[in-house]
Amino acid sequence: MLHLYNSLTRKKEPFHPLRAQQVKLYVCGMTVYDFCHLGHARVLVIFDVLTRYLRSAGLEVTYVRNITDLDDKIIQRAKDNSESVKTLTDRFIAALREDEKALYVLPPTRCPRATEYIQEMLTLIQTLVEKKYAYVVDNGDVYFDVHRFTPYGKLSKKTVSELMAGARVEIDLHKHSPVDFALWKAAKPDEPSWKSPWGYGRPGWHIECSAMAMACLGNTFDLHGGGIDLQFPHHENEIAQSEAATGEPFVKRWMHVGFVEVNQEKMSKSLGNFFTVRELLAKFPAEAIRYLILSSHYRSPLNYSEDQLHTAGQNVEKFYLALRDLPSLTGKVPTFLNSSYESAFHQAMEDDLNTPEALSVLHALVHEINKHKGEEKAVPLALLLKSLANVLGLLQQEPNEFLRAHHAHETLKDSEIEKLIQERNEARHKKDWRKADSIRTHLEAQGIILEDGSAHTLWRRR
RNA sequence: GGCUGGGUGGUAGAGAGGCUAUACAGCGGACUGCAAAUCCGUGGACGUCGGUUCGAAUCCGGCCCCAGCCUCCA
Repeated sequence: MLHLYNSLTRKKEPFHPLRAQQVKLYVCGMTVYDFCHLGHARVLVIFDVLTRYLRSAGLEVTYVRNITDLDDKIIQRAKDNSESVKTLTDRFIAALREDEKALYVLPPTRCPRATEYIQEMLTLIQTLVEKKYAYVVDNGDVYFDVHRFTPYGKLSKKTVSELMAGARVEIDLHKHSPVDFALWKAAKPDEPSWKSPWGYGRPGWHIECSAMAMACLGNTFDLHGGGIDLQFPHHENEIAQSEAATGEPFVKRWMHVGFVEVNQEKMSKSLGNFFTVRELLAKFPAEAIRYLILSSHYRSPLNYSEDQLHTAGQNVEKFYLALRDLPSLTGKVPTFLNSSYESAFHQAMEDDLNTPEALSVLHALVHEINKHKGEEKAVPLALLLKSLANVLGLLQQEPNEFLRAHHAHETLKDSEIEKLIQERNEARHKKDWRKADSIRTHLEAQGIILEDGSAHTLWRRR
């Protein structure tokens, strides 16, 4: 039985979808004005693993992850670049798709864009105005009346009075209360705007997710996720808007992914400790990034260092080395292999996606395969390893494809390497160790590692 | 100041009232012409002070320290 931590109750709870065997999941995606960084990648990978896991357990998952293509920063960035909002967002959506693909993140079922759901947002805001949960001010802004929604704060465990006490002094004169938030902002010159009953304007940030989530998944759905920084105010406000409008519960369970930190500080642009997915991919294999993300629990902070990413890569290499040199790894996992590894793996995953534990099971399996290398027994174990690792989106490549990929710069061509190996083996045959070693040293300097087996010599790139 | 989470071996990181986490690094050995990979073995930990208990790193309390949120952020 899968147990997931619910931010709403702050407890691990057994997971029962509203409709048996069908899961509806919404995740807050990117605001597309720049490249994805490791923090974004963490969210992408974690929810990718969740959907892979649920599907592997036979559940049908509708996974919706939105794209915020309308927001202050986007507008600002487009101005800075003197380009249109659309050109800017299209470009970074394309970049996002590339990053996802490179990281073996499966595409969500749907990726709604905020600008395509303006009508749904307007309808929602209108309902809130009618129900007096929202008020229109004379300049055409529409605000949500937080005091009217009594459960406000149930997700972030804040109370309205605490928030009032901590509120900044610069109170927006249009708002009735500093804790109120904008549903609709009156148009400013040079900004994209849409026609509304309150004049031209554009939606506030939070309303888009309520509108898109409910449009795609219904008024009440199973899971809503995102980075922990979205818990307040974004998710709190989503709850308020949605539940005030429909009178129904919005989301059964909330999941929040912890931060990526560098030197025990949150990864952020202002601190300059910011790594984009593409710059990491230029130096490390994608699966090393995935492994790093999965090697800590999704709710804990993930401490990033290049060193650790390197270690993660070594671990992935170790997995591939176990699979290398085994015949026909294409079949299914034999059913007779009712192994304890499989149940241990699932037990770990069922415990709020304990991926570090799951990885340790895979290591045990690797060890078992290595012990039985060359025996028939190794093949079904390897198949099992592959199938379990696939649930985590790991071992997506052929062993040699991974082991021989050049991660840094272009080195020698495969054919040149094989020629040198042949030359070296001739020297070895004549016991000319000096020559053999000099070839090996030469190859090593190019990042090529040789392994002399009893039958032939294997090679890989470092 | 208020509210959340945390503090585990050299590093990263699970677990958890009595039983080896795991990985990387280290050390010894096997294999190898030497390596590499692999195997066998091995040292090393639970912030601090008290309490509960037959027994606590694990439960309770004080203290110290760290991160996050309260403002845009994955």
